[in-house]
Amino acid sequence: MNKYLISILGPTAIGKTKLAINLAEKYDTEIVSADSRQFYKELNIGSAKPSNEDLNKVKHHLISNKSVKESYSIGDFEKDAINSISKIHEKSNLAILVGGSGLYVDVINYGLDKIPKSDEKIRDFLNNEFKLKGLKHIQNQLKEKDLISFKNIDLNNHRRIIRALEVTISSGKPYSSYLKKKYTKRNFKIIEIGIRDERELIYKRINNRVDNMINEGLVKEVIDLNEYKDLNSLNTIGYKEIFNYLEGKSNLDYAINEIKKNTRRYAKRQMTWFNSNNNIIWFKINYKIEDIVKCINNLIGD
RNA sequence: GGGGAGAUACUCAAGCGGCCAACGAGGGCAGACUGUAAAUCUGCUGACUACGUCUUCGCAGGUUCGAAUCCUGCUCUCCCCA
Repeated sequence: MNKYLISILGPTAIGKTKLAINLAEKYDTEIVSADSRQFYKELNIGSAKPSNEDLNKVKHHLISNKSVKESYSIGDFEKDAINSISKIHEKSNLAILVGGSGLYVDVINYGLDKIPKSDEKIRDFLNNEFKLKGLKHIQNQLKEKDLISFKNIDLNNHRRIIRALEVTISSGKPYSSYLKKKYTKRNFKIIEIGIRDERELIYKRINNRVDNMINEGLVKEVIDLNEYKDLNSLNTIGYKEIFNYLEGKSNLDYAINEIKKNTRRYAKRQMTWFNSNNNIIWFKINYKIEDIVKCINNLIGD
């Protein structure tokens, strides 16, 4: 019997959680989260996690299962998610993935090339080189060590240059040689369902949600995380702006507006990502759940 | 009523005779993305029948081969003195 993974996709605040829960209840199955912030147990209000009520209705995997203190890579996430999915598939032929982090969703659905783990020290070293000697310097290093990446990578993007260099240096083989772009064969079939809405309404919902987060105590949540503010996991919309406020760099109103603006931009990036995926079956936000169920049933030939 | 400062594209703001459809910033829009991804980065942003054309720098005139830039008048805004 075929196993399926239904992905629920779309920009932030569009109602993915709600749809996923409805479907999970209908199909009596569980949900795996593909959200690059919700797996941190310390990030609750600001990461817009499903409510406790929702979490009690349907079992969710990969939510609040990590700490912001841990280093957690997308490779680790791939393993954990595939693992959770297989567990669900032991009980049900259908599992649900819900996510707004495009890369994370794609890693599950399409796989990731096997790139050897690189040394943290090398990354630190390269970051330091970049800071001290500038972009040109690391660009030149990439040109020397991995000409293919030098030609393919956006040379203004220091993150990507450093990543390519760190893999090249620590493994001894050019980063580009690991990029096979081969899809990973999974033992389940994928169905991708997207929810869309008019831009203005998405933005309106985002603005409202940010106000709600503040009312629910986002500032307090951020204050409690102050000692971690330099960690990458806290370089997150909703947190970084409040840290600035707490440091006196802005007032609260300004910070709130920045969160709204940055979230809107984030939503746009999500849409750009998902728009380039032609496998997604799109539904308007005022969908009828029966239509989606019908669509799924058709695809799985039930 | 008298004196001064200023009006520039969505906003702020440079420019002070030709190199100006107009620096820069913000905002907006579009895009990229293989272990930091809610991250990081890129492009566009007067209109169009777009490697070219057309209409812009408060309004109306004028000077000049040529004006957002100089002159005159008008309108509005801000500040100071009455």
